[in-house]
Amino acid sequence: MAAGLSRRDELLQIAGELFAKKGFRNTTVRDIADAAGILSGSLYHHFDSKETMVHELLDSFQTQLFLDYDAIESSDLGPRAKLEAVIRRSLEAIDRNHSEVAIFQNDAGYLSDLDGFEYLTARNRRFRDLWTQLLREGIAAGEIRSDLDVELGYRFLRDTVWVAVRWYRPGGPLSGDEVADQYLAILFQGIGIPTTNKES
Amino acid sequence: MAAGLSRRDELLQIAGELFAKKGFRNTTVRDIADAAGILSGSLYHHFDSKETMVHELLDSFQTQLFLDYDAIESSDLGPRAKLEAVIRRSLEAIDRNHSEVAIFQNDAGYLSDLDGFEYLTARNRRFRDLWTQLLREGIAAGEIRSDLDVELGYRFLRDTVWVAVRWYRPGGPLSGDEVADQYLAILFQGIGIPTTNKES
DNA sequence: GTCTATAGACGGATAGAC
DNA sequence: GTCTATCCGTCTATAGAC
Repeated sequence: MAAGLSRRDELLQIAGELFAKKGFRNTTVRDIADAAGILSGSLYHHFDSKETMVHELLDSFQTQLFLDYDAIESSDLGPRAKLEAVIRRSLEAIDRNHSEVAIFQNDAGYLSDLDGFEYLTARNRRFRDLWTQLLREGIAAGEIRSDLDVELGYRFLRDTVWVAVRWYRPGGPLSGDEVADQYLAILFQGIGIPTTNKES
Repeated sequence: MAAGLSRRDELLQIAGELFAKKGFRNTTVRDIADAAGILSGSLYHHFDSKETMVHELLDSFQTQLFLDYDAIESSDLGPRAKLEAVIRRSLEAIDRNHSEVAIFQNDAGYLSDLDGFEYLTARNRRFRDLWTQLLREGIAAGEIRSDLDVELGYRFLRDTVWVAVRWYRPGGPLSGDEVADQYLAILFQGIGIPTTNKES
């Protein structure tokens, strides 16, 4: 399909799409093999197990994502601008790594209980710390409404951003940037202190 | 556990909690039987199949929910008040029917492909029509920002409301009403035309 | 209403030929 | 790198005793 992909990467991508669409448990190794045009036993020449496949998908995706989060966090932007950047990068992930985000959204609960997937829980905590910290800084800086419950606001933000993976389709009518603009408009005119009162 | 429940209803409740927690596919009939203190074969004295169990849970819940939606729709409230009432009723469902909402959120994609579950898709459409209609009426009445993209706003609303089932726990620190107040504050101060400019 | 016992299908994974 | 062939565990569901 895409050029320059090793057979292994190609199989990973096929598996990722199936995991994302049908769920990890509900995707059989025979499904993956069928989609790749080979037999199920042949998959084990490339991967140790079905779990290895989903691990590689999630880990490489998350590693890159958190590198970018870290860069934003340590930048010299203000709290609200950082929050906006983090949200934009997250929505971008839905565009660029649709399968991985969908798998994480749908199956993280199941996967994080498995041996070898403890990092999912750890990264979840780090994610939470980053976002709540930015909210608190934004409130302290007067850029975010002081009556916002940080815990609830965090969950609201997190969920509204990531749940978009359920309907957003890369290459669909809306570009990732358009969605980000609209989302941020809805979100910040909700939680940001209004600066202008644009009325039709 | 609860009083006045028939054995059948008791088993349904146990199954619902497991489906909600672990997912439908990932919950075995043995899991359900274990939790109920009986053997798996005995379940089939009460139910035809595992699918029957999840069907009964979802159908009876949704029937009641849509009766209430219909009552709100045909009331004499204004569009924004109707939207607010529909959102409150939905958040209330997360409180009162936590298992059913969680099952629907997590497994509707899989279940709606099964024979006998076509009504899930039909109700989804009805739900969408109701919410987008209220948004459009709200815009026409000047109660909701006219630059809101109705389709995107609908998905935003829908997802932010229902996804709360992932973290909200009945009997937890926040009451359903408190969550609803905060959600509506965040939401409407985002998508509603600001009436006052309360600044700290 | 529950248990014993088991049928029958499907799941992940393996060994070795090609 | 893929195929053939197959093991073995788990799953839903059934039949009939108690």
